[in-house]
Amino acid sequence: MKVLIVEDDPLHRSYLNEAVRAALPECDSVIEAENGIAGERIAREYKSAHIVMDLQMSPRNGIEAARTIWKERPETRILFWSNYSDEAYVRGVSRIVPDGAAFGYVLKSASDDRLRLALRSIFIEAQCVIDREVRGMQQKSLGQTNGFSDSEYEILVDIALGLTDRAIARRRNLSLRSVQNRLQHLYEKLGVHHPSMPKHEGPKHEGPEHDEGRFNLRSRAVTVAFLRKLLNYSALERAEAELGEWLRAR
Amino acid sequence: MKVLIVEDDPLHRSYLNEAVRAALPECDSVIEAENGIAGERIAREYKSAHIVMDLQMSPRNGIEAARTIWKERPETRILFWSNYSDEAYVRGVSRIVPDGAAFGYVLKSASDDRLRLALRSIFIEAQCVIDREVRGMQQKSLGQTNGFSDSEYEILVDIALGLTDRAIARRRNLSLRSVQNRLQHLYEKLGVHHPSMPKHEGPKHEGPEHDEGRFNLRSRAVTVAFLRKLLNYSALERAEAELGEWLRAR
DNA sequence: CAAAAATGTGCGGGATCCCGCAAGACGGAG
DNA sequence: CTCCGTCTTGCGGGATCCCGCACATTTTTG
Repeated sequence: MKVLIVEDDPLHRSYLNEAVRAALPECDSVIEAENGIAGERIAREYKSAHIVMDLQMSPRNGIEAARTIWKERPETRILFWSNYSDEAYVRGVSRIVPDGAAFGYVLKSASDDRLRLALRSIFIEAQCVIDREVRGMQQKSLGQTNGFSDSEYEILVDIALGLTDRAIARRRNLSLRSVQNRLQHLYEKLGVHHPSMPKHEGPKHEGPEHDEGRFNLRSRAVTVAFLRKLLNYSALERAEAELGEWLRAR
Repeated sequence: MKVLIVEDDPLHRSYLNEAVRAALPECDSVIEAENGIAGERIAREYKSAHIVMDLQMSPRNGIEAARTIWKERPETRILFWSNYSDEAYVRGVSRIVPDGAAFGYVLKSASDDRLRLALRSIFIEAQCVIDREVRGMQQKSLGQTNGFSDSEYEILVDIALGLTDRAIARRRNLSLRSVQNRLQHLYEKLGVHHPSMPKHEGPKHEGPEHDEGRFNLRSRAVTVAFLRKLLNYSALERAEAELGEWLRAR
């Protein structure tokens, strides 16, 4: 059994190396890569390797690297080992994991023991292991009760990229009004109206006029999403790249 | 001599602990704190301590912690030890360092040797040490030739927060038109016009009309600033807090 | 199956935004 | 002092955004 470690921080890398050797005595070689690019390359060479991967790296973050690796070999088992449980990360990961593939998501703050358990579960039992904190996010991110539906998340990304209503309509094959409709739902869910003035609650609105401390809803929504960790840097980076492709394809 | 280490990652914390003991044999006690809150409290108890501090922590990041610590004891020497050299971080630090205080900024990617040097320079010689990569940012961030002036940065933060033109005008004591003026300068500097279509260059404009792949400049500017690391999460967090104060004060 | 909720689309209008044109204020260079 | 660049402010208008009202279609729920 071979294990590939993809992690940019040397300290964390050597820690992982030790943890893997201790947890998996049947593992006969541990290889290391220090970013997504190198990770992809080495994964191609050592085809049979299991992978432990950090999410935030540069160049090429963990999600992108995982996507190309899984595209080439969907049965690869990947354990994501990350500092954060941002919704943006969780959503990003769960969007790219192939059907039936074994993967894991544990936080760096997890105990040595939990990491050991996860390593054995995934790489030996082929069983998915997802940290409790992360699982919480996943529930919210997929169930539409409390969290955000895919279409709402989609339009959030679009306005974050700075697209015009019209541009969004073209990109998503919708009418202009539908886009604006989705925007309104988004604004409501984010609670973007009046900063802290529930003067007259109810969504009556009765007249925008020259209200006092009003926000620019579009920009405000992006920032609120950011502060709530619905978006983060790497999610934006990916979205920007996809936008670039789409623009080139037109 | 006492040294306080404020760092949330246990691996990095123990690495720092060793590095400090090795570099400063005259140091007789090394204390650790795992976030900004605890850091502030311990800094109050061990008044004479020098500090090595991470920037991104939660709750209370390094910049906020440093600000309150310096407010109580401005001669404290602080070495910032960070993963990134984002303009947002550099600007944040250089805005709060008291006159004549000794501080340092080194990246976590620096060699053991450079870290050792920095520790001795700051804590023994009271000399400022700033990594080359970071220094580059600082030049750009303060000189107005290539980087962004304070007023431009200010308005960038304001639109990122989702403020209306009118709201910005009130907050910064400007006329509406001036705000829009600054916005235009910002848009130009960020190069936010047409994604990749220098169809008719020159700022003639001649008619926005229903141009093809047009952006919503306001939102686009925020995202571009984000991707260029002029803004980041902690900068937004701070700005949001300041906005809250301002709103309450009105 | 029918009621209810969610979603897509059109129309219209008031509020904002983006920005060209132009005049006044301030400060440094000649 | 005059000239010139930078910053500020006002005016005006076309484009865009935000959103209420209305209606059709789809999905969910009871």
